[in-house]
Amino acid sequence: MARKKSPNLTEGELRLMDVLWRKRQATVGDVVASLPDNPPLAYSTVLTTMRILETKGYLRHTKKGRAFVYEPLVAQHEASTKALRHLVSRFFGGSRELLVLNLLKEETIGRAELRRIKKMIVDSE
Amino acid sequence: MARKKSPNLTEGELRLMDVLWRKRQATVGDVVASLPDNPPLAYSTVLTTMRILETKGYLRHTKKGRAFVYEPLVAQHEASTKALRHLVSRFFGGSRELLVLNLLKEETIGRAELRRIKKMIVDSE
DNA sequence: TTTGAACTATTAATTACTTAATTGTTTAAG
DNA sequence: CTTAAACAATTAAGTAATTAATAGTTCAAA
Repeated sequence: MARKKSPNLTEGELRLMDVLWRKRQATVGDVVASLPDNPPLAYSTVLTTMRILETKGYLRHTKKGRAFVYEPLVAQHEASTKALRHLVSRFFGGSRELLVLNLLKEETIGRAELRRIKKMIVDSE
Repeated sequence: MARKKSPNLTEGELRLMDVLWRKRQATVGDVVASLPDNPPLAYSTVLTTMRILETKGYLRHTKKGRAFVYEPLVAQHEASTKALRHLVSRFFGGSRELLVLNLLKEETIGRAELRRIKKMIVDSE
């Protein structure tokens, strides 16, 4: 037996999706040009990963002229929500409360931000 | 070039850490016995993963009798905090507020839970 | 019409991750 | 003292993830 392909976004895939979400649509060349040069990624590297993203259902492409134009099939907020749900279930036993508690206890959180978050929650609905 | 070993917990590793955190310390056999039988994991499978967890710094072992007793070097809350921080930075642009906003918008969140979260916040000051 | 830039397709190399069979060792029971 | 259970060590196999070189195609400019 061996491992299963993860339905979630891997680190490398996420880097590319960030570009696609920002630009709405892009060719492989566009993505390569938009990525940070640190380290630079080869065209073929990006192409391979875009293919994978397509098989995972995150992208689709249409031919425009000679180039393939890719666009997201999954919105950023969907991916974030999915990742968040996974984290809640896997690290916080499914309890959003425990997660919020952890967040509020963060020592790197400033007073102002803490106040804003609390207000946001209290004001909700 | 190839991929780097992730410093974070993978899915398989996390399943084992859950057992170790719960039992405080355990031999490989203990872990095997504590895992859900669905699907069952072979002794050697668990051993291999425990070794990896040790190289990643999540576990250490000491010899007790003929068996190796493993214990966590990283507490559960540390791992959770780390995973949460990673999620915030990677999916929410570093904004904890955006994450909380996403949580509050979850349609699956019940009134009771929301009330508890609010209470938790009010009580935390 | 050649040709080079911009693409896509193919192939591959390397490590991580997951699972496990098999082999060797130790110890307690009988 | 034998032996079976419990354990560790070794070896391996298969897919995922990440990276990229190289080969083939297409199109527009010269």
